[in-house]
Order: sequence, then C-alpha cells, then structure tokens
Amino acid sequence: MNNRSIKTFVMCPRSKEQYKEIRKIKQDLISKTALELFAENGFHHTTINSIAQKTGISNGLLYNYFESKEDLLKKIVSKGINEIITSFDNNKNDILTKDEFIHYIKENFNIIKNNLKFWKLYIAIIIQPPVLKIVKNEILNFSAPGLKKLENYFTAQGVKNPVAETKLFSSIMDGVQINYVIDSENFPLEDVINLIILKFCC
Amino acid sequence: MNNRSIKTFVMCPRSKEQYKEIRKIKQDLISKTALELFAENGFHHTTINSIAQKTGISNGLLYNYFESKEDLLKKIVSKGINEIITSFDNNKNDILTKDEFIHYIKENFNIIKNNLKFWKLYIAIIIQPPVLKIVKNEILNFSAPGLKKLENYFTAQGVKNPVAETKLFSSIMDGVQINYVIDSENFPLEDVINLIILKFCC
Amino acid sequence: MNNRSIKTFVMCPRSKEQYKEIRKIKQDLISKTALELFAENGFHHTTINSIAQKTGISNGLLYNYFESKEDLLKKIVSKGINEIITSFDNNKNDILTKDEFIHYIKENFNIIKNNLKFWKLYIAIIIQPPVLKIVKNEILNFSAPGLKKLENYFTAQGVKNPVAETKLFSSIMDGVQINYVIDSENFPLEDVINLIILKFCC
Amino acid sequence: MNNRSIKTFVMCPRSKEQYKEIRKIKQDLISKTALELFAENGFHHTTINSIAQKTGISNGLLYNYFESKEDLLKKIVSKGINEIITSFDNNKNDILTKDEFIHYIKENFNIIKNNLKFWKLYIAIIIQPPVLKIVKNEILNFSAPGLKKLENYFTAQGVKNPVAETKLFSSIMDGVQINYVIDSENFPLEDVINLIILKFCC
DNA sequence: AATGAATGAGCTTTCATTCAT
DNA sequence: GATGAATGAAAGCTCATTCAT
Repeated sequence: MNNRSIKTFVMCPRSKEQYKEIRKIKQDLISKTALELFAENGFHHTTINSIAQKTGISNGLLYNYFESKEDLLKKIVSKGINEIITSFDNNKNDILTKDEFIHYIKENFNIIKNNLKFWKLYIAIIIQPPVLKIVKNEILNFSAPGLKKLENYFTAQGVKNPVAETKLFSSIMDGVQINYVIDSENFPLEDVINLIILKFCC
Repeated sequence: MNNRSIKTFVMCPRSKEQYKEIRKIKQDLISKTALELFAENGFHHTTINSIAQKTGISNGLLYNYFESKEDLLKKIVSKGINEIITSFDNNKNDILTKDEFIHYIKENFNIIKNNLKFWKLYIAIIIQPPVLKIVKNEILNFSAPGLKKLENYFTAQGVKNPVAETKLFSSIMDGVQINYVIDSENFPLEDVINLIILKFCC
Repeated sequence: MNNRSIKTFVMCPRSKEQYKEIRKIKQDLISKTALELFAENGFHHTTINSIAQKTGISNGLLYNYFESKEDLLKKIVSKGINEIITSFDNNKNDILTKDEFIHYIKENFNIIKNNLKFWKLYIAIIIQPPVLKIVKNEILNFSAPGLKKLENYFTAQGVKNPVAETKLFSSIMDGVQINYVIDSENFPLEDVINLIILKFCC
Repeated sequence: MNNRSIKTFVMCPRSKEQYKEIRKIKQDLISKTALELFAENGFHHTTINSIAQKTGISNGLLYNYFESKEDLLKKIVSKGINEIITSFDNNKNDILTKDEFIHYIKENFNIIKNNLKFWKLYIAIIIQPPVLKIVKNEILNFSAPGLKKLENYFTAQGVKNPVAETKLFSSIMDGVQINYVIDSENFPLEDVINLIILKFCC
C-alpha cells in the first residue's frame, strides 16, 4: 500500500477546475520556454523536442496544447501583442495631447524593456517573409489603430506631411527598438528617447 | 558517340584564363539566383535543389563552387557588402561637411533602392541570431568605420550628445530601410528622406 | 465539496447486480460507437479518443472495459457474429428442404440489411490480412457449420460437384453482400435475390 | 589511382537515356516491393522504411520517385489497372457473342491468377473506405465500360432483368475472386468457373 | 468507476550533402 | 567541369496506452 492509498480511500478524478488550471499552467510554461528558444535560436533552429525537453515535458504533450509548431508561434505572438494592446488601451479615441504623445513614446519603450525576449522574437518575425505570413493577421490588427492615432496627432499638430511624418516616426520606433533589442547593454536608450522627443515635439 | 562528345572533341582546349572566367560567371549566376530566393523565401525555406534548378545547373555542381549552403550565404553577404563599401569609399578621412552628410543620406538610400533584394536578405540576416553568427564579422567590419565617421560629424557640428545622436541616426536609417524594404511600393521614401534631413541638419 | 461529491454521498451504494448492469450498458455503448466509426473510417483511421469522445466518456475509462483497441475490435466482431448465429440457430441438424434453403438465402440478406454497419466492418476485416488475424478464430468458428450445412443440402439435391457448388454459392453470397454493403442504395437487392434463387433452386 | 580512374580519364556524367533507365528500373522495383508488402500486410501496416529496406534503397530515395506513401499506392493501383485494361482491350464495341462472353469470364480469372498479389491489394483497397478514396477515380474509370458491355450482352441475350443480371454477375465475379484470392490453394477455381458458365450461358 | 494529462515509440517526410559516372 | 541518383540524419507529428488523482 503506497502513500497515495493511505491519503484517500476512494480515488476521485480531479475536478474540471483543477484540470483547467493544470492546462493553463502547462500551456504558459510551454509558451514561455518556446518564446525564449525562438528568440535565442530562431524559429527554424528551435525543435519541438528542444522545447519539450527544456519545459520538462514529453514532445507529445505539446500537441495536446498546440496544434502545431506554427500554431505555437502564432499563439505566442498573439498573446504578447494582446498584453501590449491591453496595457496601452486608454479607452478614449480623442486625439493625443503633446503630453500624451510623450507618454506614449516612453511607455512604448518601457514595454520593450520589460519584454525584451518577446520583442527579439517579434522583430525576427516581422522581418522574415515566410514566418511573417504565419502571424501577419495578428500583427496587422495590432499595429493599424496605433498608426492611425499617430497620423491624427501629427495632423492636429499642423505637420506639413502627416503621412510621411507617421512613417518616419514609426520607422524610428522600429529602428531604435531593433538596435536596442539586438544589443541592449550598449544602447543609451534614455538619451535616445529624449532625442526623439526633442525632434518630434518642438 | 553523342552530340556532347562530338562538341567536346571539336572544341579547342580552353586556356586557364577562360576556365577561370567561366567559373566566375557561373559563380555569380548561382549567387544572384540564391540571393533572390533567400530574399523571397528566407534562408531555410530555400533548398539547394531550387537554387540549382533556377540557375539551370545540377545540384551537385553547386558544391563545386560553394562549400555549403552556409558558405553560399556568407559569400553573398560578403560580396554585397564589399560592393557597397567600394561605392562609398571616397578615400579621405576628413570630417564630413553638411553637404556631404546630406549626400551620404541620399546615397545610402540610393544604394538600397538599387539592391532591394540584397537588403531584404541583409536585414533578414542581421536579425536572425543563428544566421547572424555566420556573417557577423563581415558585417561588423563593414559598418564600424561609417559609424565612427558619423560620430565625428555630429561632434564637429556641436551636438550635445554625439554618441546618442549617432545611435539614433543609425537606428533611423535602419528603421526606414526596413520599412522601405518590407513594403517599398507604399513607402514615401523621398518625403521621409527630406524629413530626416530636416530633423538632422538644422 | 463539489456537486459530484454531494451526489455520491447521498446515493445509496449500488448492488453487485446494478454495477454489472451499468458495466454491460456502457460496454455496449462503446461497442456500438466504435462499430460505427470503424465501419465509417476504417480501423486505423479511428482513434481511441474519437471513440471515447463520441461515446461521451474519457479515453481512460475505455481501458476499463476493453484491454486494447484490438480487443475492442475482437469483441465487436465476436458479438456481431454471435447475434447472427443465434438468430440462425434452428437447433436441428437435419438437411435443409428447398423451402428452408430459400428461407436461408432471404434471411441471410435480411440480417445484412438490418446490420449494414456491422457488415461493412465485417467485410473490411475479412479482407485485410493483419486485421483478419485478430478475429480469424471467431469468424472461422462461425462460418464453418453453415458451409457444411450448405454442402449437405447440395449433395442431397443431387448436384454433380457439391463442393464447387457450395464454394460458388458462398462466394455469390459474399459478392452480393459486399456490393450491397458498398452501395446499398443503388443495388437492386430483391431482384438479385430472386435471380439467385432461380439459378440455384431449379 | 583507383579502378575508376584507369577506366576513363575524363569523367562524364551519364546520358539522359541512362538516367531515365535508372529511374524506370528503380521505380518499378519500388512499386513491385511495395505491392507485395501492401498485399501482405495492408497499407497501414507497411512502413516506408520497410519498403525501402526490402527494395535495398534508402527511405529518402523513395521520395525521389513518389510524392508520398499515398501517391505510391495510387501509382501501383493505376499501373495494375492499366495493364489489365490493355490486356482486355479488343478494340471493338460490338456486343459480345456467347463465346466471347465465356472467353471474357475465363480471361478475367486468368488475369487474377497471374497477378494474385495485385488483386489481393486491389480487393483490400476497394473494401476499405478511407483507402478507397485515394484511388476511387482510377477504379471507377476502369470498371465502368466493362459493366456497360456486360449489360448490353445480357440485354441482347433477352434476359428479363439485365440490370439485376449484370449486378449479380459482377457480384459473383467479385465474390469468387475474393474467395480465390484469400485462399487460392483450397479454392476449386476451374470447377467454379465451369459452374458460372453453366448458370449464365444456358 | 472515472478523468484526462502525460508518455514516447514510431511514423512520414525533407533536404544538405556525397559520389559514381 | 558536370550530372542527378542516392544517402540518412533529423524533423514534426500521431496516438494507443498508462497513471495519478
């Protein structure tokens, strides 16, 4: 008679809630591990087995939670983007004030700072055509409203060519993010942010 | 005796020079084809067979000119970078004037415009950690002098924080290039270039 | 304490009989579901999970009733065959009269008609060598007495070559059954049965 | 200097014809081996590796000749059916005479006799729903004209219900073939054929 | 009796690379 | 120089079965 039998005489299956929790925990664990490996080694150089091994599960279990390797990537990106959307959502459609715009810039980089690995992956994805296809929709849905808001802001500020200004600004954000993500230790992020504010708010 | 043998029999033996030239031509052909496929489909989604087929040679022959798939990538990137270094080399180490700086910006984008496919590949590469390792040295050797030159320019212009200014400027160049390369048709490059000049030269 | 536990607490302990009956019901339910899926999709394309899901139980529970997937198949075939034997069993070993023979033919097809799914599976099984091995014994035990009875009948009727006649007759039954099972809607079963009777009873 | 170098000083690739022949031979070899294994063990119990091993090639090479395991099956069935069609094709659309009908029956079984393995596979296929889907079209195109010819024959012979007669006859052919294929050694084929002729030609 | 998470062997398929010709 | 048949390691994925609860 083993420990288990002593504990409970009649064995009962776990409740629906317990199973749900187990699933949630494992799913998050796999996502987290996969994100790290994808960001570190790239999507194609990361094998399902390596994800399973690092997570401490069997490779089969992964397919209990994700339909395929691509689905795993999709879900990771979706989740990451959703978190950002949520943190950004100030539920008002008014045009930004200058202070809000500055706050927007700073907040943007704060998020990057706090999710460096995710952004490494995100950038790697948007640049790789075949991988991009997999998550294109998720990304478009995410970035479109922000870009519109920016354009409205620049228009309201009386900028000559708001479309170009928006493209430049978002390109700058991309470029700075990429360079920061690639080598965050040697990148003077604060100084660069202040320079951006200087160049776009005066 | 088939046609091929007849042809071989009739033809004069080629000189060393001729052989070398033929090698060069074929090598360039393979490089060009591979670059297109890499840029279009990504490194991993491009097979050696597809390169061989598009080039019109056998896959075996490819290994007569390149040691491996990675070697092919390395050589393509090296070659592309060298071409750019050459076209940039104004063989003087003086500090740039404002006009030269403006010319530098414009020239930079001209090169991108004329080698869109290469830059698509280049950007895809610098972002992917494991692929980057393969060509890291080539890239570093290429970009370092340019960055120093920029920093010297900003210092001479009396900019407050030349290091941050350089980082921002090169980040902008990266960001704009990426966005232009990703969707060149919808990117108002001229307008954006003028905006950059406006923001960095006044 | 969740709903389930409350229920368990309030309910009286079931008698041995009740438990046995519950087992029987559940076992039949699983068998029936599996039969349908096997017949529809084939043995290998039917997963244990799909059977469990369609039955409305957990996959683990299935192994409480059947030792393995193969055992499940075996039990289904056994059961189906036994039902037929029972329905055929006229518990007399006398030689068939002509009327009884005609009744035998008609009854045979009636059974098929009423168990179309089972026969679809049955036919699929007898034809597939490795699956056949699993249920070979059950099938042989079932068909042998019937074949002997047929041979005796033909012998009694004064047929020249009763062995060949029996083989042909049982082959016909198989062939007609297969073609009926494959596409029952477009098969003129009644007409064909009458033709068989015509060709074998005159 | 090895044997090869002694033989020919300048190494030449094989001619297109040689390559084509190599392909043809290997393809046939793989088909033949796969047919045997499919017939013996069933489609699902036959692994690509076992086919490769028995053929004496690497598993990868198989994919040089066949797109997939399903494609291999399809090609085997197509080829087998085509051979039969060819051997049957008497390039006249006239209605069969009684002698030709008898010859048709005998010829049919001759073909089965000479391709026992293929027919084992063929029968296993037509009975298994999911495998059938893969080769349905090939089979339909093959059997339709023969059935029409039969119906015309029976109509011309003044049979009461030619549709039912055709269905019965083809069912008999199927049934006999199946029983013969399953256990050819104990099946009195000649006697059974004569019985069929007796029952359908008088 | 009942649950469903977890396992892992085994499958099909891909593709950079080699090598006889 | 040139060919393409051939290799085989390694990948993603499936699913019958087990087991803690």
